[in-house]
Amino acid sequence: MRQDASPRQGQRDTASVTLQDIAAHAGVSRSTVSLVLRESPLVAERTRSKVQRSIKTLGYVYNRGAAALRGSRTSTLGVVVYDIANPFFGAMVAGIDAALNREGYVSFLANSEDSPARQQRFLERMREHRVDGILLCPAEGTDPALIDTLSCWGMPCIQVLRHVGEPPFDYAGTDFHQGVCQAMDHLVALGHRRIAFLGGHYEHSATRERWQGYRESLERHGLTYQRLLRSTVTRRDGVAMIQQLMAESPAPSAVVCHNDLVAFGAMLGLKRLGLVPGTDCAVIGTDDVEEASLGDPALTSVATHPHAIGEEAARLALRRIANPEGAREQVVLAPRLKVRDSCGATRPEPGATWTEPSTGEHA
Amino acid sequence: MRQDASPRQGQRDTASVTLQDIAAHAGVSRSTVSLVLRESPLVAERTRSKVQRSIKTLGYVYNRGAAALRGSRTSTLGVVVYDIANPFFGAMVAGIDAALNREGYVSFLANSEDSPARQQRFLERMREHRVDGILLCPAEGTDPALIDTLSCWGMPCIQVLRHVGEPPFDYAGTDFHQGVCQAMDHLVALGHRRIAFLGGHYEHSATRERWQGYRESLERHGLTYQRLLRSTVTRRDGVAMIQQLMAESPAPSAVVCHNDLVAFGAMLGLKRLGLVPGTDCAVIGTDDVEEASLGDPALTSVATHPHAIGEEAARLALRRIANPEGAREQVVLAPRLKVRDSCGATRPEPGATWTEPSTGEHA
DNA sequence: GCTAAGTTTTAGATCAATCCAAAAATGCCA
DNA sequence: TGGCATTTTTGGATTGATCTAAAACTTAGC
Repeated sequence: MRQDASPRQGQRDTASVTLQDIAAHAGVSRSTVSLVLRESPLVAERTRSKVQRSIKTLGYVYNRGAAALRGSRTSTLGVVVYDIANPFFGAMVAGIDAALNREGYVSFLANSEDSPARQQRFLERMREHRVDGILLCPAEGTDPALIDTLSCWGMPCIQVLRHVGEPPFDYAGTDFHQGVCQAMDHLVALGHRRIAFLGGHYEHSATRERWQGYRESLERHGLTYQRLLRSTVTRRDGVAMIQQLMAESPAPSAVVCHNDLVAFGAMLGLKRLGLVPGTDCAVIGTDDVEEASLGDPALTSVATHPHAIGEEAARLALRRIANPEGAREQVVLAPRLKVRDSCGATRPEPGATWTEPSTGEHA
Repeated sequence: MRQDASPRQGQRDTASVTLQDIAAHAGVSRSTVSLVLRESPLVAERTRSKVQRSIKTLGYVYNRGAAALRGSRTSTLGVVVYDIANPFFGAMVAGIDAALNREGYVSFLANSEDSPARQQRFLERMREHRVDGILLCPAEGTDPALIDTLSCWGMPCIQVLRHVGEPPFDYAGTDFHQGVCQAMDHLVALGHRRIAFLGGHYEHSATRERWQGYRESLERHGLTYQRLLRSTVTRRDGVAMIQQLMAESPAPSAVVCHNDLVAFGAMLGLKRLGLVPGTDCAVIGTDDVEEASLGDPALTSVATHPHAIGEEAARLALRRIANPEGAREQVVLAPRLKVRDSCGATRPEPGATWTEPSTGEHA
């Protein structure tokens, strides 16, 4: 009765072995087999090993879908990011993956491309798949009510990197405010008095935090020069903004950038003007992506540890799933300034800049 | 099939509305509701709209898990890559996501970190979740028998970028062979006679294809200088290899690199030796990652279109799921050489266009 | 008005697990 | 050996959908 479908390559057809089959083979009931599978302490050792043997012999495969239907967990999570092609998010997803893997969880991934509509579609799909929770890097323009809606759906949601809505909510991210302060302090210590901040789009939390850090630092150090340029956060913007700034009078002697992409653009823009980044104008980025150490000059950057953020977010999600009514948590990692050559702190010398070996590889 | 319903803010507990409830509300049977959900042409228009109304009113959410248990599809796919932090894979995953999204599919993502054991664990988990298919970028050292095993499990598997095992198999990737040939032809046309090839680890298909392209090009052009350096494919390797090569006599006048990371490393290594990439030694990379145009000088690279590969792979997977016994397909995209400054073909000039920034002067 | 054919609708079994309460087996001691 | 408490095991109900075959309803033709 079990040899209906043609076994592929001489192997047995292992496709449709069920608890029932194992129970029959081992001479016990379906319930007992279920208990064995879930490592219940109720079953006697003898029975357990007998059932285990049958499981192995028949090549049984656990059906999580069926289990989820009756039980309450699916052991799945939904992850939404807005730009998976950005290596920052790649590293973060790798962190999430590593943390979930340890707990037998598995995650659906979606790329919202910063479109609230796409994000919404995916979240609805996740609901249909009954995921146990969501890790959400909210798309720009996300309705703050979304968080309530999710909670109303009974889906735990951890916001990552950005957050919308009112506290308390679960969140994992980096202290962008502090990161900018570190960069500013460093520049001031190097003697800079005219420091601009480049980039940041719309009003999402991660941008607000950076801008606050910038304004506060100016105040703390009693600096009067203030120049904060809004923009999307690409290299192209970096080029445009630095060129605009350097044409002003007075021009800044240093710039802190929303992320490393903007910083790369700023360095490129300086070079196009015949200026030397780090000498004619200091540049500091944010994120410390792998390419930072590779710039010419090597880019000073505020490391935001995406892999660690991913791990923390995933762990928080698992805690919340285990205890849905627990107090909301905000895990905020400390950033760390990685000083290289682009801020003029060290004298660029050929051969001196190799700090961060990469392990990336493909194809 | 999916109802875009969800009554606004936290009204009733919408969590456990089932087909049964809708059937009762609309005064029809469970079966009829099921048919409506699946847009069957069997149900009369009047009934259909009546049921639709009930669905909306009650805020019903389709339970895909339950559907999958009885039906044959889960509308899920498993995707395995070996380095999600690499922007190349980020772009590829974005392509997969875009293609699947259109068809209502959703995908599990795993990062194997090139560990066959991790890969195996994930694949087994995917089997437990009964995914409809797998997109696999096989980890280095993957047992070729894995493909048969998967087919034996009844899980369609599309290999991506690399392949193991014997044809016929489903595959989506780029023609690395042709890519290297394009790079070689270009260099030869520029007058180079001593061209080395840098990088490639172990013996997986994507490396073999490149090496064959290299050797064949040498032969085709009657070049006698041959230098092929194996290595893992990181920036660090690029630095080491170029330094080794330039110390030889004769040194190469050009190098083609396994990927852009190696090429960046090679350029850095040249600079450390006080040499100018593109002038003292031409450098060509592979992949055309975003950072390529940003190099100093801008990197000439063979574009491998990761987003398109992702889309093709996903579409092929859907075709295979729809028709499991169909003939295996190999979708191989043509690569395209993007000429910039690092191969010395263009004379760097300040103020050039955005896409091909030239910054060679300020080195 | 009665069939025959076609159109809609439905009951009941089924998918593969978990949960629960009760039954069976075992151990302990008088 | 019986009584009682524990330890194991089990049958049957349940989860929320789909499938199948048959029932109920229309319509058309004579």
